[in-house]
Amino acid sequence: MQNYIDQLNEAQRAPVLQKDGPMIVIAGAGSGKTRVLTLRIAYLMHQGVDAFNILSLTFTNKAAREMKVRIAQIVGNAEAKNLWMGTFHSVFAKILRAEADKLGYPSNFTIYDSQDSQRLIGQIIKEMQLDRDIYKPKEVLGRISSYKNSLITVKAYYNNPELQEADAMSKRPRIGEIYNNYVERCFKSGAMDFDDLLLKTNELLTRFPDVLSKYQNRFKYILVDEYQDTNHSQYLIVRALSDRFQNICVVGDDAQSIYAFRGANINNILNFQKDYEGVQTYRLEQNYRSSRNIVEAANSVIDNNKVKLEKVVWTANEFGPKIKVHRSLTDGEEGRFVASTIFEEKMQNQKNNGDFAILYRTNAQSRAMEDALRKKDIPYRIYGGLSFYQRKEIKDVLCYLRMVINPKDEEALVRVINYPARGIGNTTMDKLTIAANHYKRSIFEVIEHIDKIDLKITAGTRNKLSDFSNMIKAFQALESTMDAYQLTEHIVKKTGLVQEMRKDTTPEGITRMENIEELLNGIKDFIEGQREVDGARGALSEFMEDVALATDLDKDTGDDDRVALMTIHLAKGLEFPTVFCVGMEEDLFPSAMSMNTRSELEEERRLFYVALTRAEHQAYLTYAQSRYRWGKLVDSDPSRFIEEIKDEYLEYLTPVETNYRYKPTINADIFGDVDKSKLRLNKPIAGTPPAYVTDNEEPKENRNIRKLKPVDMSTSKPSSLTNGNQNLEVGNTVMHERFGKGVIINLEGVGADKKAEIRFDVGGIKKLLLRFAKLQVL
DNA sequence: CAGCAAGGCGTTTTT
DNA sequence: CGCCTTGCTG
Repeated sequence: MQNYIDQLNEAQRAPVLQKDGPMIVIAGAGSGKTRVLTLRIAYLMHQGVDAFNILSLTFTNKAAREMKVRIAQIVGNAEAKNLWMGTFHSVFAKILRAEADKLGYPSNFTIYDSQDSQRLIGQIIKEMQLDRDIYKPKEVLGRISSYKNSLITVKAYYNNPELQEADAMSKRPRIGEIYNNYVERCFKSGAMDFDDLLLKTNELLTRFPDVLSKYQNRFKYILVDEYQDTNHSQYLIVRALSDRFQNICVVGDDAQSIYAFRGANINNILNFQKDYEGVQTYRLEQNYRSSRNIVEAANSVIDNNKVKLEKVVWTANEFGPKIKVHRSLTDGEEGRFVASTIFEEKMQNQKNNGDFAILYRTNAQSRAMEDALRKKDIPYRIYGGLSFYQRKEIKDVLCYLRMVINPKDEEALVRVINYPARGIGNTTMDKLTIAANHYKRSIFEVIEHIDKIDLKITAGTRNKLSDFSNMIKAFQALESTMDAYQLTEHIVKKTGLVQEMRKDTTPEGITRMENIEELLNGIKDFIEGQREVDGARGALSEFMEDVALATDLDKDTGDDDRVALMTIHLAKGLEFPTVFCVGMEEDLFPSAMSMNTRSELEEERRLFYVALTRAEHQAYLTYAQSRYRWGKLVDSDPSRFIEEIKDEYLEYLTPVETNYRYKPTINADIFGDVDKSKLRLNKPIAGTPPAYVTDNEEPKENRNIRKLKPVDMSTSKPSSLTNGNQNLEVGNTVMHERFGKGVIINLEGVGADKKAEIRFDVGGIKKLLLRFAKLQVL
């Protein structure tokens, strides 16, 4: 254990060694935060904390799995596997299954994905005979989702005239009704959507104090990664669970906050120290991942944001090559440039495919890249977009499986009841839906009792319906004896899905068959993995639990060596030797949808920061002068983000354009939208996270924060030896821009490593590297 | 009710 | 351009 701890730098070590109490770790890109989290957990266990008492919330399940493996290497597998680790959604889905009866849900409730939710909302809109152009299912779902993430239930919605007014103003006064219907339909289907997993957890913890108490006692130590991306609902869960022991460690980086669009609330990280007593703040600022050129270029980008925490990310790594900028005529040519660059790099520098990542703003951009890579025979893998589990043929199979687990699942039923065709058409379905709504039952229950209900359905159709329900019941009967693989194979054959698909001999049809095979193989793998878990028998329910919240990123592809293609959002937390950031064009990146307000634009910029800091060694920025969008060639201008990087960090592979249509008149001040609530500054107490700084807003109690100048990296490089602090002496009274007044009680180290130990009037003793600490001798 | 053809609309980003 | 919905015909 000690060995591992010795390998950490000082900043990393402190949060690992602080066993108890609330703490926040502000971790710059590439500063080794995963290592800190991993070792912190290992060290807790080493000190005798039971793995069952540790809850660690990560951003992806894959990250959780990888951390678990590393922890297992340190403390042993038997212990590590008892850790509670995973995404918010997967951890609390598990807890909700255990406690489902309290909320009136079956423990085998279905988790609706966005497709399911959206289809259901569309259906409700149709039933209510609303105009689909005004009530767009996608937008309505977005609205409902944001309500849920803010814990606004249907009841709360109706108690809030402002919300209703806002919806009425946007010409959608009946959102509340849709919301109500949607919630009811989900409930009677025994289904929760993604947001429910958090909302219902909150409900559970609020309504049942004994349950809250049980989980508070279970999770004596809580760790949250990517805290800057938590929404209100998640925040409240963490808050409630940690309230008893207050052993809460959150890790985050405001500069990488890129999920405001789905409700992430920057105030969570900002106000952290208000929520707990005696919060310790740690910051990791040394970047181990990227070359210095990349780190400094990224800093120069993020400097353009007005709303940010003051933080200096630096690196001791070598300077590395400059960022290469490439312009091409079309997106097709852009793809060819990327592909041939990868090809040459591989040839000349013995690189692997896996050393490259192609990152883009929107999923639609992957196509041009794919085409080019395919032509050059470069293996690649696309992450995200239409995920494997969302493909039509896969989802069809999964929906049959869902029917077996939970026949009340309306979305699954609608999808499979007439596929393959069984003569149960729209008219019948409409009648069934009306009846189901009327009796407040699921469609499956209506079918089961079809003879007792007076519906104008012919005898022939009734037979078809009961054949269907008998078939599902037969599958259910097999669930207890067959494992997930056997059962799925059985279902795929018995339902006629395979026969149906064999008819299609086009290349696409064959691919679909292969996908089904892949699904079956995946289930087999899963079962084999499950066999190692206590009490697991590879049952279908176990597989379905896993699959509902799986993402492409979670799916292990083994060790095959491929170029990675994904959106920048998905790339968060990952790193690659060479990164291509493609489509660097105005209206694409930054997105045309995100240029209306400053906060949106700044989020785009943080996204670009994330993209750049994925690169270890070499980054490419490419853009096209025109690009196919909606089947049409559309002209575009280079992204403003390219200009925002200082020229010294860039190398232009193509002559710089002179005739910009876009003029960089981003007069940011015309954006008057900066949300003041997000700018609320905290009292400048030592040990608290630094306040957000904005130019146009200056809370009085924090005048001193305003004085902070954006840090100029060209003068504060780690190699530069001094900034005049070298002649300090023990006993000097100094002023620190963030921690306030203090007395130097010790000095150690020489030159660039010289540190001062300072006792601050507020906040205690800190050790500061002099070349960074801007101290003023009083 | 099934299957096919035509038309319309859409792209942020995700658990 | 490609997906999804709609409408028409057998």
